[in-house]
Amino acid sequence: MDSVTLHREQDKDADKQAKPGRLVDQVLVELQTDIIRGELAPGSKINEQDIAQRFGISRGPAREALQALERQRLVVRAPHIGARVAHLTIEELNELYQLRSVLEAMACELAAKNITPEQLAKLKSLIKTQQAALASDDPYFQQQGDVDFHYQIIQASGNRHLQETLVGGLYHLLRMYRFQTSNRNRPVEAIAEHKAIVEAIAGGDGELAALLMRRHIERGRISTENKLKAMQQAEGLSSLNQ
Amino acid sequence: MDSVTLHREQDKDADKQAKPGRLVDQVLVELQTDIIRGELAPGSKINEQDIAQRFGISRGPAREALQALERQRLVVRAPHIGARVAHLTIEELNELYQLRSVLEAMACELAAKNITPEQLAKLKSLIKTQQAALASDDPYFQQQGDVDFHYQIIQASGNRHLQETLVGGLYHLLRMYRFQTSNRNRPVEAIAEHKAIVEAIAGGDGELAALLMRRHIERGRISTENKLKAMQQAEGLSSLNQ
DNA sequence: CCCACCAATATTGTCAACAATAAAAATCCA
DNA sequence: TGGATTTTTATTGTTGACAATATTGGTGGG
Repeated sequence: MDSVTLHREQDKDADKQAKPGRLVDQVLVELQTDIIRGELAPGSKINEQDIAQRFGISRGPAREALQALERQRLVVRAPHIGARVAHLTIEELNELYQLRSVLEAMACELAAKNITPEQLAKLKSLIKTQQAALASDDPYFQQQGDVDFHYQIIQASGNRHLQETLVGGLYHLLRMYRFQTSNRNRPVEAIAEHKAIVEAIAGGDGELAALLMRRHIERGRISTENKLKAMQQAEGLSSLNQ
Repeated sequence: MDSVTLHREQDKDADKQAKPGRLVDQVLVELQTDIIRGELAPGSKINEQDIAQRFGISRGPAREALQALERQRLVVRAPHIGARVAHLTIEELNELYQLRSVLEAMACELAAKNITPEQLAKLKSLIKTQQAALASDDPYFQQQGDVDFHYQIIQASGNRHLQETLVGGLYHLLRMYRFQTSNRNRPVEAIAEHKAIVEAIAGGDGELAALLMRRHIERGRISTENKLKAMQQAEGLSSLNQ
């Protein structure tokens, strides 16, 4: 009990911003980041008690965070057994991208109809930011820009169920694949493709935007698949040596 | 999730009987049914303590059940405020069916490639069952058959993310709309359309199956939309009289 | 009468302890 | 020794109590 109070007092001062919200929300983002970056390794067990101790909270909110992570496909839970970080497999990558391609193509078609001038301006400025960020050569920063690009189009679709399905259900797992494969995502080409997609949306040509998005995503899938294959091959070899 | 849990009939007399598994699983199916059938009215507040008392359990599992219902879009939750049964609106109906159409069309294309002989046989027998059930004139029984039909095609797609998105995320809300609009779903025509879809899948023509599915779903949407409009109009009139 | 403010109530959020179950370790027997 | 069985331990599932917050109802001033 004292540790909780102490932890909160610390939060107010420096460590993290004062968060008036629920503990589960504060814990969730940190666990998300840890899983996506692989600091919690794929397949590794996540203990409710450990999470609780790490954050100085009780098992209640920790358990709820794990349930939220399950919803986001980042962990797999089984009754009486517990939670494990999701495995990254080539089969699942392909299934995930197959679904993502269909959904984001849909988002493009809707965005071409429904996008607001503000959203369009934001998309265009995002492209400019990405072009400038190319010089930074920071893969995480670049990936963030890519994620934002797709996120903005999803928002512009105006379909709340589509938004919730993609952002709430698939996108975190997607980020996990891309981060852990160290996927630079062909930065130069990707930005050019982004630009073409935005232009199609701006011109109201949803069919073209959807086509370009499908191709864009397929190229990303191939790139990620190759990286993952190489990683898993290396992993297999190293495990033979033990 | 499998077809049994999707539409299991609750045993009304099993309050104190043998309870396998976790409390949240037992509570969840009953709450699902109550919400889908409107016994918990759309927009009504759901109190954690009330749920706990009703099922003779503590607030912990009751709370987890509400979180699961939120994932299924059947309730909307807000921090420190609580859970309410989802509202049925025409706008959301359209967004939901728009997404569903895209996803089930995708399921058809995949099913045409990946369906197993056993799954195909099950689909065909389902059609025969539905034709026989037409005589029964029981709308709930007929709807179950329709749900099963779509469920089987989703399973036959072989894409686990697609399955989870549709069955775990959208399908319960879909059932809610269809049940509460008392939608008979044009039984005679619907079964004919089902048959055509199965034949296209059996023939390996995913493109045709997807096209037929989109049309089938669009017809269902129109039917449901009309019913919902009539209901909301009646509701508006009656509320004027109070 | 209405609006702002404050007190009382109800509900959600959090916690620590206990129970039930699965995993791990130890034991026994062939 | 090896495999099955029992015991032990660790982890999840569940509970009731307490804390924090939102809602409701009341009160006073304009």
